[in-house]
Amino acid sequence: MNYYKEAFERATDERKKQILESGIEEFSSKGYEKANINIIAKKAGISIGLMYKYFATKEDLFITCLQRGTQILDEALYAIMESDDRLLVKAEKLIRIIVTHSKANANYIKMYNEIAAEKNADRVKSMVAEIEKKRSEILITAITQALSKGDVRPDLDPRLFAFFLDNLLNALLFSYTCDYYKERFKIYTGVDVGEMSDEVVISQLLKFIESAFTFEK
Amino acid sequence: MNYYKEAFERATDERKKQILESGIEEFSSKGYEKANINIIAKKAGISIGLMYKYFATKEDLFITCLQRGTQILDEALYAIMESDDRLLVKAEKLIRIIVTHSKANANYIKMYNEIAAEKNADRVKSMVAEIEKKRSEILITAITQALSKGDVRPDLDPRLFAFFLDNLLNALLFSYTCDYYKERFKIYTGVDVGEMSDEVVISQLLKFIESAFTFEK
Amino acid sequence: MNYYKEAFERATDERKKQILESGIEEFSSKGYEKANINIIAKKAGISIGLMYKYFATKEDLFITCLQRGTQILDEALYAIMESDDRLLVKAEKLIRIIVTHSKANANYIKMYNEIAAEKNADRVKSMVAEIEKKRSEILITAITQALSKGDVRPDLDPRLFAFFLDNLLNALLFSYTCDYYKERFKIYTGVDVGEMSDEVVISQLLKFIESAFTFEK
Amino acid sequence: MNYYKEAFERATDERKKQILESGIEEFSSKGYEKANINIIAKKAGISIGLMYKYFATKEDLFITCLQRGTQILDEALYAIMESDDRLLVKAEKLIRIIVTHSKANANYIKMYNEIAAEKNADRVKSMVAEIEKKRSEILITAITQALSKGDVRPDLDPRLFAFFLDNLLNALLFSYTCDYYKERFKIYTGVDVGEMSDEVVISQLLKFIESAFTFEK
DNA sequence: GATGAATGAGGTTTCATTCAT
DNA sequence: GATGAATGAAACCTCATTCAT
Repeated sequence: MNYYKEAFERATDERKKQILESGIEEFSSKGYEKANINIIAKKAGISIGLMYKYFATKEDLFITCLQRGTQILDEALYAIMESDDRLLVKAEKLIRIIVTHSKANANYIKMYNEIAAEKNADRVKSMVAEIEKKRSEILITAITQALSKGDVRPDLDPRLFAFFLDNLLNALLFSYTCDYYKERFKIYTGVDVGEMSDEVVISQLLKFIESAFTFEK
Repeated sequence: MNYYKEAFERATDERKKQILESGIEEFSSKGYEKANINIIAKKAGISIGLMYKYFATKEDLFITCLQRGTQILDEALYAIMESDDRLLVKAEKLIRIIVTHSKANANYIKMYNEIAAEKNADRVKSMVAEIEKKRSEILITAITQALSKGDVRPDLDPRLFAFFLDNLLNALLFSYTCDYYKERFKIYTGVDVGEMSDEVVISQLLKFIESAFTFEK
Repeated sequence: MNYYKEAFERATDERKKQILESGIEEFSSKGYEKANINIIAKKAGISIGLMYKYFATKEDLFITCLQRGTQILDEALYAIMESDDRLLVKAEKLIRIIVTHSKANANYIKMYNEIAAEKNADRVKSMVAEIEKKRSEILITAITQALSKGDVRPDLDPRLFAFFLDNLLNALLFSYTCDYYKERFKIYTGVDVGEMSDEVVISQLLKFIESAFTFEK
Repeated sequence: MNYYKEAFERATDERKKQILESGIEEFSSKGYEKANINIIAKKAGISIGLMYKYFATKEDLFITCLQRGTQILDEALYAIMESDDRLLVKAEKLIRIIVTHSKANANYIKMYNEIAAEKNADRVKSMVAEIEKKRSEILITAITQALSKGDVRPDLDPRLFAFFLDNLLNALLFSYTCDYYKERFKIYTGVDVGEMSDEVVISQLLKFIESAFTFEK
């Protein structure tokens, strides 16, 4: 579903990009409430009047910015999940992508983190679907396939396990990008997330996950 | 550390409770930015001037509300962790507390979720310590003890595993209380979090975790 | 240096005038702290929002009002000082201008008096430069020239004498406009400043000054 | 005239001193409007309730603080003026006292400077009398005596000359104590008032004044 | 005499949105 | 399509003063 007006479709790609990137920059650095749509327009090089020809409200602009971010990650995930790898190999690739992506697209992750705190129930529904739908399908499918192949313990619920797995991945995303989670990482590990070796984090998380999916002790 | 003024200490318990509950109610339902101190004061039955005799800023009031919530959960966790149970028994108790607590103290969890999205780096530091310090100590200690007893796989990093574990517990907390996470739960599992049997969630999460902590497959 | 935003430059001259005059009126009658921006905006016939499009803060508006007043006096002084008159002739012209100006621009003088009591050290620095720079240059130059021509006693320090001279002129400015100084004038002379002949004041002050600048007794 | 209530008279000297010094400190550092009477009470070690038993309003407290400051300077001036010295000798002593006093009683001078910017006409009248009455009498008397002795030029108006003289002395007082005047001094002389030799200032000002009072060139 | 809790009006500043051009 | 001037409600915070104890 689209949250922009027709006029936005007719804008040049360059302009679309300018607007969304300015928006992502502003929303991710200040949060939704403190973000200023007038500033976004100025940074994007368009007038505020035109901004309202493109988006009906601040909220619509926000969601559209968010969608742009979602696509990037989803595309990277798709590529992995379509492979024939065993689940744990997929998992490792997944984790590596998360780490890479969170460093390259910190601003998008911050926006995502922002809406996770959204209070308006109506707004939430449409946004959740926007963001989680594809990722959940990818994960559930991967686990379900592994289940039918007998690659994982047979008594697991694929949907719940996908959910738990995504919880871990999400937390990792945030830990590399969002202030609060960064500090929290430091409290737990004793070091800055930037200074800890990625390989240690990856290997430990993989250990944590792999046991979860395999048979008996 | 305290974020209230001396005058607040001198207030009656009844009044303290009124103020903090009004605050938690307002902050958790609207989020920090949209919450209105004047409304909190009115709900608590005091004047706005007195509110500022008790708390220097909106932020201080917020943190104090948050602390009230933290205590409740921390106390419940302490009780468990001081027991002599094996780690996985502790884990089950932990999960059960999380489920119970998130239902009984939904508003506090929402506030906690709120600050996880905080953008102001300075504010974040003090709040992280406030919230995570005790919980992290509890978890790290428990895992370290299990490690020395040989109850868990010897190649795990206790701090990172504590971190991963807390990520799962946090996600569970939010899934029972915060709009966004509730919707997300539904997308993954197909059902409302309120309608799914707690026992299924608990047993599945326990499976997910227990494998992670135990020896070989 | 400018203390207004670009938008203010683009406003019509009529509007600029409206705003600055409303501001000068309000600031000079109530003082900086008690002056109310909302009232200034209303008197100027614009919304408060627009006011803040023109000036970032109350303080910036104040300084801009002040500058408007400074210019008027500075221009009048320039004209005199560029002449070839002897110092004492210049002095007489100066005094006459001060008397005329303080009656015609009483409100500006009141604002100037206002900031002379400013307590915020940072604010003070920028404002002093704003107001005193040109006038000090004019006076110091005039005295230095007279010194090199041998028109005044050779053992005077031109900068300090310029300073003393300006002190007298300032006090005169205030005595014609500011409540406190008006009353003080009355206490010293026994009559209202408005009722005393300008010529008496002028001739007496000239006597006071002229001796100061000339050779021996 | 007194601006305090009867209860204040009955207070111990120690307490009176505490209150007035706290007041002078607060008023002189923040200015009348921004000064906080609750803070003054706290600094003085009394309750705000008692403060209002002593003074009916913030304004009354201010005036009473001011009076305390006035006394100190007036007493010093009295001593000089009662001597039999020639006017110019008195003038030098006067200037020296001003310099000394402004360094020792900076806070009082700041308060005095504060009310010179007062906008409320009614308030002003009573305060002017409070402050200027004695000083003006001292100066006018001294000049009148000198006039009758033939020590000064016969065509000067003693009241206006006393007024001009006081203007110079006032400006000097402020230049040693008040931010705005300090900066202004620097603009004129090129150096900080604290770094310039007192003797230079004194000798130059004396030159400026002495000529003014003596016969022909 | 002494306390200090309590009040609440009032002022600066922000910003999403509109609309005439 | 494009502009950007203009609006004004709303929110945080301050502080002189009162009054019950």
